[in-house]
Amino acid sequence: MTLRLHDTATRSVREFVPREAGKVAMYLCGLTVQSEPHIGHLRSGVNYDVLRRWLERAGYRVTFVRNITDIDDKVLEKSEQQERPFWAIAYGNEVILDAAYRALNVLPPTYAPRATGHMTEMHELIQALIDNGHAYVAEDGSGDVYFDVKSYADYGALSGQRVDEMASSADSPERAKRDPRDFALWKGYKTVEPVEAQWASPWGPGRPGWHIECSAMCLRYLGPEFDIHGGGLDLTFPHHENEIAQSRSAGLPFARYWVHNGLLNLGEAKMSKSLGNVINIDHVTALGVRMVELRHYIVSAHYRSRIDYTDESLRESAVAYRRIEGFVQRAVETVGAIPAGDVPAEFAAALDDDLNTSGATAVVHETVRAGNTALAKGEDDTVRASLAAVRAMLDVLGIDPLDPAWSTASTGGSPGEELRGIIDSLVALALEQRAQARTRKDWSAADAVRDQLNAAGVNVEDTPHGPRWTIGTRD
RNA sequence: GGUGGAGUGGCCGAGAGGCGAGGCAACGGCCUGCAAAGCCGUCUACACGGGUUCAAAUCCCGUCUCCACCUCCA
Repeated sequence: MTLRLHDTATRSVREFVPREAGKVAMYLCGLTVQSEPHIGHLRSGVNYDVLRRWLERAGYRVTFVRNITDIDDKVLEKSEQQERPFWAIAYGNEVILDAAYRALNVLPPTYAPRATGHMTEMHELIQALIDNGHAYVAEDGSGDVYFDVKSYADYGALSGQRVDEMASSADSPERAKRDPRDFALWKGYKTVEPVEAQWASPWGPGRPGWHIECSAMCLRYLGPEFDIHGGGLDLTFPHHENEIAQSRSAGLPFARYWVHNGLLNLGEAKMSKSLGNVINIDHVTALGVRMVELRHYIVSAHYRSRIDYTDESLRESAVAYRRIEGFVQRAVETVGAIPAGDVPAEFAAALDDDLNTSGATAVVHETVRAGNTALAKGEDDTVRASLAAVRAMLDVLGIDPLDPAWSTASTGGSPGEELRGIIDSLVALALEQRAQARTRKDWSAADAVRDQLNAAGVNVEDTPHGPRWTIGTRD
């Protein structure tokens, strides 16, 4: 079976056929780095990371480009408020974003280009649009360049909008526009804006419009036509609609599949920087939820469905993950760290079906149960097979507890190796005393040791092979 | 007003004409000195009203509620 993906352009799930056999070129609209990311942004990053991992596992060589929008109205606004250059704001947030992606085990893209690094490419594209009659320089001397929406017959096809029925824009339509629906490709410099936020262009100094950067960077790094273009559902219109209009009008075939992830709501509305209803990584950490558990939460819902975030559902999801993690740990203690093997056919079928990570998670749990049963019966071969399968599945989802990505200090969780060794000897000492108490059936003494360890955050469990302990919650 | 989508058990969350997804919680059992973990079992749900069909959570018609987008948005 091969991968089937939902394509917004056709509003249907269709078989994924790459442009070039064995290779996939995909572009994801990253963030406007006006502030630090919230978990809705990170959901998007995780969703496409799973897609990328699945494609790579299927043997494709994936070129994955995820851009950074480092210049736009909001960034300039922040720049003025904070009295710092726009580029300092943008870069500062980019650093935080990168750290968040790393903490969530999102693999680095093949390349992460910034809008401001592609002025030449944008100028070329804009000039081509002016030359072929799809764009015009404003006649008011503002230096603005607009895309002529009516010159592109298919405008609105992606989002299902009909140009004539679109609500007229609320913000005052620039006088220079021929039509209020036309959008800016280039914004002439205005003296009220920060002086550093301008670049020379054939139409005078200024800065790029929001949409042209993506068309330019897609062309630069992925070519005239590429396979997958992704982004949040809220980018469908106008951003992606405009990208298509620009690129196609410039004679580029552009993206073959349009993938959009569902949004993450908080309360009754989508999480949004503008609305201020935002949950970030710090909030999650404060709940006592680790990054691997946050990723499990994201991945356990289908990428196109809406997630109504609550602290409670995140905590529940974390408990579910600990069950999986518990199996992996106990299995490793019994049979060693068996490397990832093949993924079960059911799991593959689920992911091939428009990346049904939720259905795939069910297969993980079923395999974990089989593994636990084998563990209890001492059937080591089955344990090995289960562990290899579970690790393979978790690797695709990016939540293998044995992945070194989770053991770095920044992600929280287990203490460093040295500390672990010290704790190990101390706990071993305590457990030895408990074992002696148990031998003479002095249950209250034995339980006192266990209770004291628990109070210190060390949970003790007895198994057929002796006691095992983990650092966890204090009951 | 236009466009797209959603409503599933106590909770989260897949599925999309017939064989109970899965998880969490709860309860009962097995195991255990007691726990914990694990395993087995119980809880048989699809917003509402009609219709089609041998069979509907799934298809059709209508109704209600909610969300997103309609030039800041992941």
